[in-house]
Amino acid sequence: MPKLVANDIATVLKKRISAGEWLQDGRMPPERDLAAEFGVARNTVRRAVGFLEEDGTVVRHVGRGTFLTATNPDSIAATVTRMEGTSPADMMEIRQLLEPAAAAFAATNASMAELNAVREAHQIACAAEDMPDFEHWDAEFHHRVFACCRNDFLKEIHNLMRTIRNQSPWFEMKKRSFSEERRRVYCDEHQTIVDALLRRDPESANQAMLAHLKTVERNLLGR
Amino acid sequence: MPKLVANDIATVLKKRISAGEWLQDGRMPPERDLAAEFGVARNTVRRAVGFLEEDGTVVRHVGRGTFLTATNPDSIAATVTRMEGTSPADMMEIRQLLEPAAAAFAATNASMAELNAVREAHQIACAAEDMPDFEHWDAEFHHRVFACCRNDFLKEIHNLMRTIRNQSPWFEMKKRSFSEERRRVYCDEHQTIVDALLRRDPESANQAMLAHLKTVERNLLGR
DNA sequence: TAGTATTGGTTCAACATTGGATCAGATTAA
DNA sequence: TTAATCTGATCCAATGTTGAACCAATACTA
Repeated sequence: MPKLVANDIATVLKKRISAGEWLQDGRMPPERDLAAEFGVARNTVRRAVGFLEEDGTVVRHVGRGTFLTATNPDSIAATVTRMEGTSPADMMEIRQLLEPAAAAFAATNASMAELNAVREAHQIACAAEDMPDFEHWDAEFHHRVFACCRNDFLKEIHNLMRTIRNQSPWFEMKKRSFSEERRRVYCDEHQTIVDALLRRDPESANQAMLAHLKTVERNLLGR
Repeated sequence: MPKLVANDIATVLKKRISAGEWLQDGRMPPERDLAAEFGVARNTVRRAVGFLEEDGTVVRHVGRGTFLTATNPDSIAATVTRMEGTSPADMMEIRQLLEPAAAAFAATNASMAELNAVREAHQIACAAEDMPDFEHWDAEFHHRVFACCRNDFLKEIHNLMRTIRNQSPWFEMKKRSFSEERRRVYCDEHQTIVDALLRRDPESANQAMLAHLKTVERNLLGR
């Protein structure tokens, strides 16, 4: 088992706070109770709560307790924290909403140089010989499609999704679902997307991207 | 020449890092574990990790572990900061992508209680007498549609959009575009959406929401 | 008001984990 | 052979966790 338990506990506490726990009186349980709940020594909980105190999430008073500082549940930070717990199924549903649209935008709006960058990422991914290398250029391919869709907000949403997918449970999932056969299928599907983009055909790009994401979903979620 | 296993291992490690592995807490496995995984002596792994340390990919701390230094350029904080500068046009484009889909999901998945909450927000908005009051319940109406679409990630994306739209430049824009006439139009359009939801008709809900957002876009951007 | 319980603050010793360092011997390629 | 590398091993130093004890500030109760 990994060390740095205090870090993990701090993360859990932050999530629970931003999820609205202890909001009624703004008071956290005593350190001794938390230690019992997490099954660790009180020292460890103290260190974790110390982290929260450092970044201002919490204030401590001897004899009184530990209190949340004003927490706005609508704050961007809280929203993002909740996003980090997104399930693969929910994520795939939204990808299938956004990425085909991004591909269509790209077919309409991208410059020739940007489309060449997309094609380049596709070609490198096809030539990749191991899983990490392919994984990297596959992600880069999708990223470059968003990069040339000419909607900055859409691009940033994709950045957010990519960051979330880079977290460990997702990484394990991708690794499990990888195979040489699937890699070839992905390359073919990417090729179809690239072709549609270069033909400047939004409708085909949209459909090709959707078809590709359906494949990814099947492989990832086993449906 | 000898084998240079260390170089190979360094290459593999770099690839795995750039593919996003260990990104969630930025911590690599202990050298002893890596040695076991690669089937080599710990000394060899040490040399490999030493290369990564030399070119700054990684930092090592005795007693703690080895940590990635590559501060993710797509860190969530940076992404969100860029999002705050989103233009109204980009935002409207994405709303027209997401909200009709959310309405369709809601028509399919929402409980009766949730749909009643949507209708309630609509009715209060219609009865509102001043602009801030209407504005609040209008936002609440859209929020409740997302709240019952049964996709937590989509819900959080909407929270993000709402937070951004609550910033001052947006507020000014909304105030300028407000009029009694437009308020009535919005109410009618909301009614159409509510009707479609209560009929459990995803396709109609989708279209009604899209039509409504087209109206909002015209009013907001003057197109 | 006085006493007791609760709660955060502090310190300490023991142990486990992890990177740092070194060395003798085996392996491999020139 | 020779030089570089890898192996296997041992010990060291820094850090984190545990479990415990005691202190200080606050809250509660008789």
